[in-house]
Amino acid sequence: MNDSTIQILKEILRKEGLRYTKQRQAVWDEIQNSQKHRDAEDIYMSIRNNGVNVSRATVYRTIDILVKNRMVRKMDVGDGRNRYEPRLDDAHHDHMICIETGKIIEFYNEELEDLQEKIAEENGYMLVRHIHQLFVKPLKK
Amino acid sequence: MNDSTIQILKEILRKEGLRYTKQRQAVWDEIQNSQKHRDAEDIYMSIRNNGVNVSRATVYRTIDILVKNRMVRKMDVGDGRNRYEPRLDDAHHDHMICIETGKIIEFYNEELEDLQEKIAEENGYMLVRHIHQLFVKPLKK
DNA sequence: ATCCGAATGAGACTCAATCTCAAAAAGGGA
DNA sequence: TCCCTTTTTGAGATTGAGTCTCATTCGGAT
Repeated sequence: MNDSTIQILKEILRKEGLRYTKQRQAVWDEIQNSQKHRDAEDIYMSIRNNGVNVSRATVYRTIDILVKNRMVRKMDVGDGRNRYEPRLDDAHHDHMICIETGKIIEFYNEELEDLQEKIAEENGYMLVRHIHQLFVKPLKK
Repeated sequence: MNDSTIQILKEILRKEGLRYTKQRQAVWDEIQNSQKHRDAEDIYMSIRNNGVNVSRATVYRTIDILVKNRMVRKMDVGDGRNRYEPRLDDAHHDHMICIETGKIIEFYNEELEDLQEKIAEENGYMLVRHIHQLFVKPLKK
């Protein structure tokens, strides 16, 4: 909600030839201010509870803009509901999901990143993006 | 449709306390006999075209049994429709999806597998399964 | 302040997947 | 083989995330 992120959003909308609206700001604020991995319904409800009128359609439309402009990361955790998280000044990372507690742990491993690029290249392709989730359970003590 | 895969299916159903039916056999035959990465609707239509009466509900229900018993691998390619492939006597592999042609390439890399286990363990977890897809595009010549 | 194209919202729609429940089929026992 | 009980099936209804529609509202350039 601070000035600099408002400016970032305005900048992106201008670059895309889109207008600045309170709904778009509200969606970005909501995602940006919470570090959790949230689904669209949750984001939608929070904004409404904060007193800003917004529709589901607008939430989805705005998320698409933010994802396209790399301000938000969309993650498919395999349960049919995508999760979103801010990626402003945020290094890339993948996720580990505990199948017992549902906890989501972020991780980043340089070697893993390099290896993926190498594999794509060995097959005559260039890596554009990837989906990588580890489903895990706690180690027995 | 050969005898040995019929026996394998019967064995699994018995182990699960389930009955052997021609619909279950048909679903397994359909997935087992085609190496492609197919969606449920496609499998459903093929079975019907082969003259076996089956419902979508039964196709999905049977796929769940086969997935649970590691005869079929379910893969989420990110377009909202899961794909299925046989995994009988089939080593584990991941997928690379060309974003220009839609082609799905299978790959397996030992180093990658080891690395994932290592990452899970470093975080106090045991790797149960993983989702890993590389979205790629052809290298410019 | 005006104006016009872009954005919004309510709710209809899509579509993969799941659920319902009456009817059909499996398979063990006699 | 014929029962009989229990499981399985199928047609269609339902769910739920996400998308679309289009009349109304709003942003912002002039």
